[in-house]
Amino acid sequence: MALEFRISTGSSVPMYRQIADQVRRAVARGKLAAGECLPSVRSLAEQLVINPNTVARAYSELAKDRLVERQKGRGMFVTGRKIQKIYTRSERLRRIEQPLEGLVSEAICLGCPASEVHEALDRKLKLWGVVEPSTEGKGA
Amino acid sequence: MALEFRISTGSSVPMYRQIADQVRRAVARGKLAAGECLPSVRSLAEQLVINPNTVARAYSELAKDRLVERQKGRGMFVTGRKIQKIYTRSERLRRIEQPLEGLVSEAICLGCPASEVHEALDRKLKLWGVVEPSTEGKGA
Amino acid sequence: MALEFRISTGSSVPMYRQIADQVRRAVARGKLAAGECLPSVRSLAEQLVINPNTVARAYSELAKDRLVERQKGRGMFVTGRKIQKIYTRSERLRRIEQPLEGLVSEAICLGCPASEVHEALDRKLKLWGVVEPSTEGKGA
Amino acid sequence: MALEFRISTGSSVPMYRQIADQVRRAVARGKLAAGECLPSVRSLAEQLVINPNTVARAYSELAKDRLVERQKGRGMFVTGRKIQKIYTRSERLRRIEQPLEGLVSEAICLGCPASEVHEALDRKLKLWGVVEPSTEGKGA
DNA sequence: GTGGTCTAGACCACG
DNA sequence: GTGGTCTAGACCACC
Repeated sequence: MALEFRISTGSSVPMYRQIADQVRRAVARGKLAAGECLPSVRSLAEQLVINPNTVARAYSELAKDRLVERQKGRGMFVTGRKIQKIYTRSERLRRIEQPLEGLVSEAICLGCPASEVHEALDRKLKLWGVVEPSTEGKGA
Repeated sequence: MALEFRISTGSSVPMYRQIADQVRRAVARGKLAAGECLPSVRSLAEQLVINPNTVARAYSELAKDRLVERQKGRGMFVTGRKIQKIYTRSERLRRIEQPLEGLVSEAICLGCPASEVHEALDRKLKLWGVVEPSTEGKGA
Repeated sequence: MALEFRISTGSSVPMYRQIADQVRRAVARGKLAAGECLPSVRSLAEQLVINPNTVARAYSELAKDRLVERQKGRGMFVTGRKIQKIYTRSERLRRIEQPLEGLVSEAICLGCPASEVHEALDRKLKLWGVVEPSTEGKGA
Repeated sequence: MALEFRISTGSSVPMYRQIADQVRRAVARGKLAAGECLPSVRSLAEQLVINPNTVARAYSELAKDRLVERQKGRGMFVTGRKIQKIYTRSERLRRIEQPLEGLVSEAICLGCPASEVHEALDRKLKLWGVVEPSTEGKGA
């Protein structure tokens, strides 16, 4: 089965980007193979109870990145392109730095104990199905 | 020497928030002690070459969070309270939600294993001197 | 009929706060139910013949207090939460401090006996449907 | 002994007004009789650790109201004027209405239980030395 | 001198 | 269409 989309309307990251990101991740992790197709704009919009324009915008972004190709009258299909290069550990850490800082900064300001932040992080990671070390980070 | 403010006008995070965050961090790290005062709205605006209103907005946010107190006609002063116990736990969790989501989203895109994120978080928290760095949250 | 906003430009309480307070009361009294939306920033500004920024500021305050949620591109919607358990008890007390002082100051000037103030407070609280009107606080 | 002044620098009501109000109350309640003198600007400023200008301003306000008279080189003296007229109960209630509404509005927004507000009110009244019914409200 | 409020008008991202 | 951000410049109260 294709994908399980999850969007949070309250988030600061726009919905169209949440959708696009989820497709990117799925592709990067091999959950969505080359040649597979995305759900139609209309059906996904219906499923997520959002405006079809929003889904369309997400798809456009993916198409612009050549991650997906529009086949007239048939839908959007995952291209073979491997867009997600593999990062070294130090590179990953470097890239995580900024959002991490943002999180910690907020946590400090709120007076969160460290355990609270870790637990919240844990829940979030699990929610997204992040598993443990070795099997990960190599593009599945 | 008071503080060295830096703002990047191109960032997606608004300037008023950049300013506020820098103060928050300075306080958290003890660079700005209780009783010290912030630069005046006008002077900081001049220094950063931005509109005084923008600085004022940043300061209002800090005052709202009780991190700083306005003394009429004298300026804004850092309050004594170390860590504000202003919000309930559930509210704190609600408020970390967004930056957390940003972090996790990035981490997933990069293929970080859960432990890596937790460790990075831990280092950061310790760096900022957050209570209870402990051994928690590593078991994803 | 949505709401009837009234603001007095001459008052010492700023307009943005007058607006925010009216929404708060409307919500508290159930005149504005969960899920309902506020008038748009621009339309309310037009209706009140004030600057949209002023309305926006009022709305931001409400959003900050989680009384209302912004749905991008759609407007501000009243959240479900009845009474926000956002603040800790000590923070709540700190926040009533100022209006309390104003009330007591006035009461003293007028020579109100303590019981009179308590009774008036009680009536008001009951009027707004605040929990636990009970028999409390009368023994000055 | 003259008076015990209490000012809170964090309050929204300006310090000069807090001082003036306290004199007004003292006169109204007979704690300060005609002919008695106020502490000197300098000494009161010192005692309260505030700017002498602030005390001077408070005194000016009182002088403007003819509650007190400046005697060159000697100080400020309470005049015989009875400035505090006696209010009927309904009049008192009417005048208390607005600040009361402000308090309740804030309390509601914060989710304070009624008891919390009553208790806070009680503490405040006691702090100001408000005693019970009958002996009050008649200008002592 | 300080910060607070408001206005006018502009630009941007999102849906 | 929605709200968010920023700028420019004004006025006010307070110290």
